[in-house]
Amino acid sequence: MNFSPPKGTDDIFPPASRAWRRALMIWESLAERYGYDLVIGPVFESTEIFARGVGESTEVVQKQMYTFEDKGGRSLTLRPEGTASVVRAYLGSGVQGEVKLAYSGPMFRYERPQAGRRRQFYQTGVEYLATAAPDADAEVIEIGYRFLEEVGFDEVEVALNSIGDGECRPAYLAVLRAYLNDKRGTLCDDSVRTLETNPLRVLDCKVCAPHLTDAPNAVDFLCDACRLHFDAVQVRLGNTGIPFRLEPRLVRGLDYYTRTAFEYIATGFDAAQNAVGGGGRYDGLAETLGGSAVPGVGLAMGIDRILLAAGEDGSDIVPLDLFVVVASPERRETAARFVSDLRRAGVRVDMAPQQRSVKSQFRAADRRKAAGVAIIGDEWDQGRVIVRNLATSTQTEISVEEAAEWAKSNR
RNA sequence: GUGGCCGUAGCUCAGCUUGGUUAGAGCACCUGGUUGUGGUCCAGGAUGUCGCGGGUUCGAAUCCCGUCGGUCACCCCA
Repeated sequence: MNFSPPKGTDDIFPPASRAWRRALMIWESLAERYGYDLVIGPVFESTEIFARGVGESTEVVQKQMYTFEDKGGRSLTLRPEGTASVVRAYLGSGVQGEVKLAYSGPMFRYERPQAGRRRQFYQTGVEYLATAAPDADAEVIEIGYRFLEEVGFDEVEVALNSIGDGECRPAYLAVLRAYLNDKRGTLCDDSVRTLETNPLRVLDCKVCAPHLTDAPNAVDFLCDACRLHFDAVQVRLGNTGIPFRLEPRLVRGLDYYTRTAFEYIATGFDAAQNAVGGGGRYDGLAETLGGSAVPGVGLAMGIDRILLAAGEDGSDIVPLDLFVVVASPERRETAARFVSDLRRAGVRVDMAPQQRSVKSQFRAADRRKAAGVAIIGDEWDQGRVIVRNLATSTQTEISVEEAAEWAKSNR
């Protein structure tokens, strides 16, 4: 038996897990302040939710899905992203009108793992549903930016684009296709293939992009409604102090996006995977899934990548207030009761799981970064314990009743 | 799916080029020095299928082949 986790997955231990907990706490607090309620859904869905929602032509659907058949013969897929799932849940819930939802959890994509790209990765996100208003786009972009700020990034760029909607995109795509066909000879093999299925993504190809500097941009073809929407998003972002850069080449990898598309780039980070979050508007998604027309905008933040880019190795161990040293085996029950009482009194306290030398118990106290030690010994019979402050190496004898207060005073 | 690099103690790694007696170091861990006192110091101690399989050889951690795993990059994306 080998004990390493499956390829592309990680066991996250302290201290790294402390960084995770911290990031998730920041996220929850932020979501609460912005008025997003938690939605908790399944981690797998009927395969067609993603096949239709995310889009048959996408890389994700074509080769990255963890699809399996359950014992009832249903085709299920481990979710490769959160949005399609949340929209499906909304459609099935009977909820009416605008809703602001937050979610977080693991996502799964079958790919070759590398730095910042895992087969199981963790995303937190929000979806602002049933509103087509540009204010919603701006708010969603803002919450992601604030999240990165609070986690500790100083170098974040918001790349922003609009890829139009059903009204104006066909015209743009026709022009783009014509342009790309002219350039066919200079395109790489992959791009020649994606030219047919999704010409937008050719612009995103790192190999071909240098040859396509004069390619037509989607923003120049926006219809009036999309233009107004995009302008309004920018005005609001400026007003709330979110710096952004217009990126006409920004194309997201999922088919459901309309109008606004954005990405957060960790610019100070030199690894290849510096896109730490992204999102956009998806006004046609609900209909694609067979529901009524429910516009929406959302984002997803990649926790793994954020912590990687932030250089977060995890915070220091949470120090104990007190470590209880048991002088002799016959006092262990007494000590255990003492510890239990202190914990109920709000003291962070622990003791060794088995009787060892006093020296070894002190060593354990030191390792646990305990502020103080209390010795349960002969003094206990007089209702007293010896307490030692490990930082100052001073010790004194106090009454048992004073112990909790003494321990807290060392924080 | 394609390519580069790497698999030796719990961890980080040396040893491999030029095969040769019991495979090493640092850190960490345990015990003792202090029979009720940590962090420092001193002394001692435990720990290895040298990733796995096969081949060459009198002899393989070392050379060859295969395989698995990890890692980084491409594609794509969070």
